[in-house]
Amino acid sequence: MSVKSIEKTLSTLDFFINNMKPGGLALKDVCASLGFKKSAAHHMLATVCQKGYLYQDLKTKKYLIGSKIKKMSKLAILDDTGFSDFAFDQIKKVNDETGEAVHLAGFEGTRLITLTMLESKHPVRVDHGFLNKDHAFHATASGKAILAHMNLANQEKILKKNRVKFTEFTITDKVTLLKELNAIKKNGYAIDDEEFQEGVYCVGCPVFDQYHEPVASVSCSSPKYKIVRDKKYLDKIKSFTQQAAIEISKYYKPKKTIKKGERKYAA
Amino acid sequence: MSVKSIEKTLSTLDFFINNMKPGGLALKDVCASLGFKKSAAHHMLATVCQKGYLYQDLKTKKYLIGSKIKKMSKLAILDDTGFSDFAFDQIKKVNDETGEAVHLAGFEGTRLITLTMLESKHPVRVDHGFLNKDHAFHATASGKAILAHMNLANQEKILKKNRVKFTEFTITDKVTLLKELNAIKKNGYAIDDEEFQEGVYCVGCPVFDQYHEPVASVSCSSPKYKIVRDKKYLDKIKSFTQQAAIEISKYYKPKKTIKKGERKYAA
DNA sequence: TACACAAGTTTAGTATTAATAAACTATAAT
DNA sequence: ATTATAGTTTATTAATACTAAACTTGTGTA
Repeated sequence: MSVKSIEKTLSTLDFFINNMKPGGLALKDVCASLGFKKSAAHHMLATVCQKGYLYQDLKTKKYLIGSKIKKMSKLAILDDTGFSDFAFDQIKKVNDETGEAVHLAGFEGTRLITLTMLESKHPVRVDHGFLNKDHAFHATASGKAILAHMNLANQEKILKKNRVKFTEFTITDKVTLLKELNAIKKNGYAIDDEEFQEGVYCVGCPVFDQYHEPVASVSCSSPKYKIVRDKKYLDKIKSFTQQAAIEISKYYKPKKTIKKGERKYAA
Repeated sequence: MSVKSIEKTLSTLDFFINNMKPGGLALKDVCASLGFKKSAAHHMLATVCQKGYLYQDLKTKKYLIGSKIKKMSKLAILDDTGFSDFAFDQIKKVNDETGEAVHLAGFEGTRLITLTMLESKHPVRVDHGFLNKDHAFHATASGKAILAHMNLANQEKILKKNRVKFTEFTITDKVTLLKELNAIKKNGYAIDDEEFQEGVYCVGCPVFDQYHEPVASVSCSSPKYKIVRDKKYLDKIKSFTQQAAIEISKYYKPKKTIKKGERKYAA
């Protein structure tokens, strides 16, 4: 079950983060965009302002992003992923050798998150749209590479959430997916053959922590036609991607210190 | 009026930001600290997780700060204050000359926010506790310096909120405060004579934008005994503080571009 | 291996509360 | 000066968030 007023509030914060305009956003704009009644929206925004997450300009009455949100960013919550610059260097290497887009993806609960990415030699770190786009576990090489190495309980948790059909090739049937995951676990790498975007082919390899539990994945995307045209191209991509994942696994040290005994559960 | 479920939710986010532990926070800890019933807290946290602001570790069940919050910080919402490094240099100058703590404070709606501060020659920029501590407008030199130059309507808005009595010297009577503000407007600087903290004496001077509207203030704090002991010490602090505020005013350029005509209202 | 305890999750019912609509106020445009 | 537009406040009602209790899961101990 979910709490609706909270959903609305956090959707509103999302809206502010993504659509902020120079002088702020007016009540009516928020209502128009999110479909709220002005009265309800006013009550909500008043509360959010009271908590300092937004604030209202005294003159224009427009709403702006408050110091509370800015403060969040300044606290040491940013790099708790355990991935050092070393991971970036490895990603870079794959990018340099293949020239293709390379991603390092991690997960938060049942969410697949892009931590770092490089696009056709133009480095772009996190900041952009890809981060937190709730990437599909079931339809991406990165997702499947991680998923394959999780225990059944967690696979179940992730797969019971909507398995959206993105293209005609997206695998949505659970049984088929589980078979696929088994194959991936054996092979050591995952393939996304136009399952997320038409014309895009990806290879993904899992990154493990010191307990050999999956914590992330490296993936490399290429236009499908290149793969079809040149059989060796896939091998090249695969080998660089795999190598990077292995290297990153060696150097991965979780930032979140884990109490003794808390690691009894096996993957 | 305020929406209670939102208040609780945002208080919970505050709690996470301020009390995050390696490995995350357990449901029971949140309940214990904030006085929630575990069932209600669970519903709330589930919703917050669903929106990506927090996430739950699949194994430990503990709640962690989600990518949504991390993402916020990466967007260009950080330095929208219009205060450049130049402002910092000016603050630094006051700090160098006096050796005392110096603050640059701005405001968001009816909230007084510390933007930058320097403490006894140890530079500390924003990050720390002072930011967003909802500093009192009525009991600080920084607050009064800004307040004095606002129009009556806005003064009213700010003063109708609780005028908390921090020390025996805090002015809580509205009429007395308004008189004080008038005097400050004439003098060009504000004094906080142990009104916020016992033994602490502050001088605050307003920073204006190009329309001569107050946008911030520079303040310098000193132990009261130094002021009492040496009459000239106050003059020194006052002159450096005032000078800094004047300089910053000259260079202040609002980052929020304002549409033509939106500046019709006069202060 | 089984048991007990603790923590988290789910459910159904109730009481509170958040959304509504309409009246009001303030501000800007004509 | 008048109208229109945006924001705010209020009282009412319909919805929803909280409660309590049962259930599930996992961890540590015997």
